[in-house]
Amino acid sequence: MDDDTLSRAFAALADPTRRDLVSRLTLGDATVGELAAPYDMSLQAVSKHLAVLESAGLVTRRRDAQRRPVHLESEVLGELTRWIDRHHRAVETRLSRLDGVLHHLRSTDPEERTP
Amino acid sequence: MDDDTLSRAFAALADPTRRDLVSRLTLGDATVGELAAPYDMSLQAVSKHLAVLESAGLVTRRRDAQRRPVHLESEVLGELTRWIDRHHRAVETRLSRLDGVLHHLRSTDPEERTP
DNA sequence: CCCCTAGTCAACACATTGGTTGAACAAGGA
DNA sequence: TCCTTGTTCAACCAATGTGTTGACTAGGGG
Repeated sequence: MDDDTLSRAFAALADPTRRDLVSRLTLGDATVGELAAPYDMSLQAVSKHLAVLESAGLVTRRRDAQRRPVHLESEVLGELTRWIDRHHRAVETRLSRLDGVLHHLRSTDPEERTP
Repeated sequence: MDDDTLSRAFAALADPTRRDLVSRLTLGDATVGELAAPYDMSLQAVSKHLAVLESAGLVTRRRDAQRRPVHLESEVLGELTRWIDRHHRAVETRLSRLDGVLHHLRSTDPEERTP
């Protein structure tokens, strides 16, 4: 996946309101008005947040008469998980290898350690 | 985990340079100078990026004489994965349930469908 | 047709971010 | 002790992000 999408997606999730919107959308599609209702914030502000999520590829919008139902796309979420998990595993496996080496050093007798 | 740490961590990873630093650090600890070398950017700028990663809890810094070796902490990476994965799974399972319902509607005979 | 609802667009204010440079500091080496 | 190395601190700048309000557009429903 390209760098830009990754950056946009992480940036999108860096905002608590937007993470909240994502949480809400896991329950199903919703209109802008429905999504905005719980917040002490103008509908325009929420609309902007949705635009950010959309440009990150995290949501898409249909048209239904005047309404614009918002839909959560899980694909990008998967790509984020993969990026993080790859790095998480990389450091974990390196550490466990290091652990193995240390354990080996401890368990072998001193003669072997300084050849 | 608290909202703030989550926000900081996502924001930290929203920058390509910082993601690059994280990648580099999966290979092992490194000093600020070593980390800065590959970039066409002042050492101070890289130092700032590291400060951002540190305040997000993604890295820690030791002191070794004048050097400040940077160490990648995998814990927060794990928390990020968990947040995303939870939502990813939430939407996936909802969709598969919906799929199940649709499949059921298709496979049962028309009388059952409109009781 | 007029109006009500749902939402976007535009312009603005303000804070934060990501970079710069120059100075300061911390600690070993000659 | 002074010099060099490695790093941070401080001030500044341009660009971006998050919110506001007011005006506009789209599409039913009386």
